[in-house]
Amino acid sequence: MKGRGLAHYPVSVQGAGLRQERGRILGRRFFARDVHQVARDLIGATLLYKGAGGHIVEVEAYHHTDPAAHSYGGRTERNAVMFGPPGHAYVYRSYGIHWCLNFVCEEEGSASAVLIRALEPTQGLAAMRRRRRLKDERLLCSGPGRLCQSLGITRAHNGLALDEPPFQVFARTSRMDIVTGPRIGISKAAERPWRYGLKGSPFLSRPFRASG
DNA sequence: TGCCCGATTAACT
DNA sequence: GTTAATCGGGCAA
Repeated sequence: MKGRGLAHYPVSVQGAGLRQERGRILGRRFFARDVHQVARDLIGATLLYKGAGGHIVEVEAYHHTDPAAHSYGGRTERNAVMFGPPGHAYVYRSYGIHWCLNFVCEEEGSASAVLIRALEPTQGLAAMRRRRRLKDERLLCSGPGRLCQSLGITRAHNGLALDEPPFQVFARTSRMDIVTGPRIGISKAAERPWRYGLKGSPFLSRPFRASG
């Protein structure tokens, strides 16, 4: 069955979530690696902003050699943070409405980043529900715009280091079952399977086709 | 300056 | 399945 959104996932999957897990703090060294490796390793990691957030279950990789990346056409005022050192937040306005959060990777000038697309909420649920005016936990952080709204992330956070307050990123503590597929909402280089997700998670922004 | 369009979402049919 | 909402970046003129 196809279905968009989350409704087709069995409710029982919720009990198989990642609650409780939280490893070491991830800093610049973690992000200063190949963007695809970082993307994979971020699945199951914990992202907190002022104590609210949860486990990362879906990301996408972007690289400056990639026509779909903001950095593809060279450095501009908007994407300047992408060209800076790894381990920093790149936040941009999407469709004139939403904010989207990226983690800068590789090395200075590489202009690669991982888009954070979905979290399994675990911390600060009440604050997130208040900001989203929503009760359904599944819809709290299931999308790049949604999670920024839940956490309260805006342009003001563009360029902030990820290993300093108000951000905290913790490593995962166990092996993850990772699936891949085409990235969402792009027209260029749409065939590249640079979207990574936690297999079977009910908190994905959209399901992955089959497995891969 | 003006115009087009997008790494989205929610509310529709 | 479709579309409106909404606005800043990037580029042409």
